[in-house]
Amino acid sequence: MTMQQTDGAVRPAGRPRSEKAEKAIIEAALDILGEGSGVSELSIEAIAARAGVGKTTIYRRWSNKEDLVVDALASLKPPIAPLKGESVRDDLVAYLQVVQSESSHVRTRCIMNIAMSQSDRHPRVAERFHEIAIKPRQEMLSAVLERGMANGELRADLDVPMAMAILSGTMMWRTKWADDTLPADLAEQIVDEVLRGFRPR
Amino acid sequence: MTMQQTDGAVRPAGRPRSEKAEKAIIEAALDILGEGSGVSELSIEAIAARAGVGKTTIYRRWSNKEDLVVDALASLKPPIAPLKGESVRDDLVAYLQVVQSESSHVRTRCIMNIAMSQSDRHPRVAERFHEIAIKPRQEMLSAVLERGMANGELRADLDVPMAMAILSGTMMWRTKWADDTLPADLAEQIVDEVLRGFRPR
DNA sequence: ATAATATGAAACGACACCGTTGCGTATCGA
DNA sequence: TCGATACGCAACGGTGTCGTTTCATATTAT
Repeated sequence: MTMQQTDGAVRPAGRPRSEKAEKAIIEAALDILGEGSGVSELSIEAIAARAGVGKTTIYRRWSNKEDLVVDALASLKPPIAPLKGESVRDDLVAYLQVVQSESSHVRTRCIMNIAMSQSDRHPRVAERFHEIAIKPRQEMLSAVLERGMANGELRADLDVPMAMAILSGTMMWRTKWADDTLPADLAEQIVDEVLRGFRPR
Repeated sequence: MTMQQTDGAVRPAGRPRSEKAEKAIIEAALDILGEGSGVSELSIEAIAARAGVGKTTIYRRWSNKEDLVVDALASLKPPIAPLKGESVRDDLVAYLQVVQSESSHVRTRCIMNIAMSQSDRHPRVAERFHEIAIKPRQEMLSAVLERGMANGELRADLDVPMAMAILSGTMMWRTKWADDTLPADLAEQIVDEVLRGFRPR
């Protein structure tokens, strides 16, 4: 017994996989998806070409395209807006402002599209996306609302899931079907209108 | 001058185009789109095969796929819920119920997906869809709201576009990201919650 | 009957990807 | 140094779709 490092992963000898290549592949995949391709139009060849990588290198790591996409989405930092603090209104406005600003980034838009429109065909991708990008935000949002219910800023009998759907859905509707350009104070507008019904009576 | 039928379209002699084939083509295209294909995955070959038609017949009528898709979407009867009548609340509930029930039809879902996710890549398709499926409904909705503002059921200073975004966006959010199955009275729930903020104070 | 056009079927060459393999080179541990 | 593994690259045969063309047949007006 001359070797091993006692911890689980025994280095398998030989040249280690390039961390750089892996990053480049994922980045390239996100890049292409961000240009509007659906998952099925996303070709391994195109990813390899853009990443400056051999197809071999991709196939060695992922056995199919879905797995790659899942990992790619997983690598998206869910740049959850950092914490906030003061009034419920201000928190909601800040939250929706993040959502709105993200929706103007082409890449974010397209990835939202994928998550939304391909959930039927690629359920694993959609599921993963939901867990990474949607769920943490929903939790953040519900925390704000519940805090408001506790301290009297909001009605005590507010239906939290419904309230979340109203806030998120309204912003999504506006950003998706934007005929015109969005007003800069869209988040304020939405929150102020919606909160009318959420406040204690 | 021995012929013509004085009305604009002079029959061009020879075998006329088959109306039946045209219907079959469009139906086949919608069918495939309804199974979840995006516009770019929709192949002419597949349409021809499903329609029981030669590719020739398709290419003779449409020079490209987008034109075909545009016509296909145009053929969708916008089954605008027939008129309604009584209170604003009941009208809104009825309207949202139609939206909800449509969202459960696979075909409608997929076509919504296309309209939403491919608006960047196929602007003409999205534009046409908007005109056919979205606009008439928006007008119907805004009519209901304005009636309510006029007769005092709603606040006189209600922001109508905002109110429409809240109603439609909330329903869309719920039908899109449905973790659970949708409650049967979802439309009522949404309307009752949202109207709290829309009523005169 | 005849001319004109449409139809479905089949085949064409071209291209883009597929997933795999072989090659020479690079980078690690022993 | 040497064996092992990963790398990028290029090529393989296979498949699916493209848009076009050819063909025999069908349907219409004159």
